[in-house]
Amino acid sequence: MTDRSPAAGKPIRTAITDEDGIDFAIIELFFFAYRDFTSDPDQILADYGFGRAHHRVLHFVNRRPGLTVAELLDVLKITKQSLARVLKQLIDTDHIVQLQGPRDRRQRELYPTAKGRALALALARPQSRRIRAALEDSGTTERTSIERFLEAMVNPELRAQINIVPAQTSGKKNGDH
Amino acid sequence: MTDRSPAAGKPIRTAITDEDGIDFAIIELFFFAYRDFTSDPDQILADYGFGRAHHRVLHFVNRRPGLTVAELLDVLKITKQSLARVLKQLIDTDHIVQLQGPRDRRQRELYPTAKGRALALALARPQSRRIRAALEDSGTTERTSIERFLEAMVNPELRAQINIVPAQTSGKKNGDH
DNA sequence: AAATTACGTCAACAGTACTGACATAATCCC
DNA sequence: GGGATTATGTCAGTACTGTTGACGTAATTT
Repeated sequence: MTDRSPAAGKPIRTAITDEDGIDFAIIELFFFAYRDFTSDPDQILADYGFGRAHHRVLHFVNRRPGLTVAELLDVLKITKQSLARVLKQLIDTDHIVQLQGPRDRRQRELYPTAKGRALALALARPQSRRIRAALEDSGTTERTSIERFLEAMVNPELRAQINIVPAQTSGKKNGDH
Repeated sequence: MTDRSPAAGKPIRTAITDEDGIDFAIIELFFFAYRDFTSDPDQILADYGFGRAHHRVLHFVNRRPGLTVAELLDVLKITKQSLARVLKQLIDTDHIVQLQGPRDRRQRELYPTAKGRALALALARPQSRRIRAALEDSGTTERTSIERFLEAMVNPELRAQINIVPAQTSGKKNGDH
């Protein structure tokens, strides 16, 4: 293991360059930024025996109260089996409650409890703090410029999901199918 | 399961707001953006039986040829046991070679092979394309503004690692394929 | 010579994802 | 009415990536 095996290719000693127009700088920054961004809530989650999956579920249930299981799966892009464990734990710990769908009784509308709302806020707080600091530190005058860039990074087909949220409109349940 | 259990908290029907100054919009966008950003190479990796961990190792070995195992662990912030499996596979498949450290023969300097270099480029290509498109779509005139924001999102202690890379990208804006 | 360092490896386990299969209740449609 | 479909739940097995802890070896340091 110390040396190369007989048939191994020769080592390339030069660093990869941007010769091909590959934006390694931003690729790398995105990795570091996201890693640290998610590390903030990870600390808190550990105290609850939760993981990132719990955070994501909690986030979207708080953002779109009353969404159904199917809608949640569509937003998270995971399978129902994968969601099941995590959602069950959040329900068992009284962070989320399910209500039978009013129109379609097969559906389960998901709502946060006060406890779930509080945790979602606690998890988002350090992330928001980091974002605010980053905007200041980077001298970003227009917050929306970052927003626009991030949104443009999302697959076009999925951008619709993002805009579902009633930005400032609190108290009003919105377009559920 | 249909209804709330007896002691469950009451459902909150209002969407979480930005009232507390929490920047949910960017938090959410960051999640979607990173998810789609990583989904690009995931397709290619699947063909090799590799995962994201392989990609990250490959990326940094190409970016910093000759880095030691310890340095790689420090950049990735994972344990050596976690790195071992992934690194071994990349070495066995002749994407990476190890050379004994010249000064300290205990060390293993990691280098990409031509094969490893090619794969790293192939993985980065769609990501770079996405970034370039996002910069254009969002009307970002100054590429560096995004760079600065992302860098500011990284923990201060870790920013040093980012700037290790010799060749800088400053002048290059696009010209991608 | 002893201690430390760099790396490798074995074992066990956790969290999150996947596929496939099957069950139940509710709704839809002929 | 009755069959098909839909929404959800659940069981079983598997993969990938991460963890901790322990131990071994070679090389370097003290």
